[in-house]
Amino acid sequence: MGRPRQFDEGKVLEAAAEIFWTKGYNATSTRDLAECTGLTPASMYNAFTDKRGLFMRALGQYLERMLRERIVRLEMLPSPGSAIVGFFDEIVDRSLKDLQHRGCMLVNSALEVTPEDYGFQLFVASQTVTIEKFFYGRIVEGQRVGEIPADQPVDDLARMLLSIVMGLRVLARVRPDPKLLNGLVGPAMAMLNLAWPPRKKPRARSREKTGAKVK
Amino acid sequence: MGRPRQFDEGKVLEAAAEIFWTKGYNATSTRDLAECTGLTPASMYNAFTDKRGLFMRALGQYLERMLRERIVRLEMLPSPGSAIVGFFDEIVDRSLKDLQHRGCMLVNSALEVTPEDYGFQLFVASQTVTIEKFFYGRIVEGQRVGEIPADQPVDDLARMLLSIVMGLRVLARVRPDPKLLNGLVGPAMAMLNLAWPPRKKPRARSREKTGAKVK
DNA sequence: ATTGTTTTGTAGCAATTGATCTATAATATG
DNA sequence: CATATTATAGATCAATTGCTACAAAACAAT
Repeated sequence: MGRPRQFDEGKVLEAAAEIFWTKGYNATSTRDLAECTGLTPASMYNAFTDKRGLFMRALGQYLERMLRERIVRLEMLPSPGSAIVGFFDEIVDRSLKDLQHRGCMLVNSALEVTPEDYGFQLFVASQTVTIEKFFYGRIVEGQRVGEIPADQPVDDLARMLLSIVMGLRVLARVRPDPKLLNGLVGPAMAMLNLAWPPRKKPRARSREKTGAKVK
Repeated sequence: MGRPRQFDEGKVLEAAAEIFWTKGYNATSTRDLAECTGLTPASMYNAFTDKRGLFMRALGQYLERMLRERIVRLEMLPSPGSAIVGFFDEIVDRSLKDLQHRGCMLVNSALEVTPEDYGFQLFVASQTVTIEKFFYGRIVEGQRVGEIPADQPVDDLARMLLSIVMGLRVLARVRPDPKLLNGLVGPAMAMLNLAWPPRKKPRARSREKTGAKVK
């Protein structure tokens, strides 16, 4: 019953996420959103209540497609260590490939949206827990198969990796340098007895891991 | 010559930094600034050119008083390891004591201000280098006196610590939990062979380990 | 006192903001 | 077909935005 929607919700949310990601929440106007999604203000507010509602939905889809997908895919790898290494490798890779240096939409949003918005803070927090649990699970499994040493509390270890990921995303915005981003992951992987960096594309000259300082 | 200023620039910048820190750059209006600083719009624009100018000056003073002061103070400690441990300890402590969970003004700003503002990005980047250099110097010194093992590249190690600090400040905003923040630092300190946490649940004991004043 | 220079106070501009209005169009169901 | 229901389109609202014009005020130098 009623007139059917003329727009693809997935496409709309993708376009909205794109501009929110690029400009930030506050700096994105409803007219920006109307333009990039192709929606009229009426349709926008009818479908998503308000600007914040559209933002939440857009961020949700972004996380589902970017973060959740990655975790599910990596958890299927036979080697738990490869999952952890792969996670960092993909993040570094994506951070460097984004010429606009937008970092991570989740991290960006976490710091911009007002601390008074408790519901949103809770949502962001739960997403970081998702990442933390991924690390936790892979470390436990890695220790079980003898791939990862068990000389540190697993919960703290997982949280340290989480913190490194968040910090990496921040640094990716202001200092998008391959040596920096790849380098900082090294010691953490060494702690887990995992090889870093992973084998790169044959095109690029691979950098052998040495103890010598470069430059 | 000319009419003298009726306001204390330091106080004004402090008040401005406070509200920028709390609400973020975009969400802070010039009227908010006029109210909390006590300045009239005319005085504000006469003294700081525009909103961005005031923000930069306010952030600059914040960093000088918060970050720079801390680094100088900690570098005077006889033990390089204590300097590193103290740095993390103070950040965790401050993050937990801030009931508004505002995190770090530098990190917050880094992610909110538009990536097109190259000058600002450069400024933020240089500040992160300051932190990185602090870690680098303390690690080198710690290795020299045998306090810190030398099994990892120092530059990568310093950068990993930097990343952990940045991540910690992000997490402090959305998950201000003592167990989380203190815990994630543990493995990193263990890697440097440094004791963590520095103080064991100071129940009724007064903080007297150092003579430094904690504001 | 006069002049020159800078700061301060008030009012308000032009533009933009998030959001809503009314009217119309497109569907399902009876 | 008639009716109920929902979506779309375009205009526009009231409020807020960053910022400025203008004149009065407070000093130093002459």
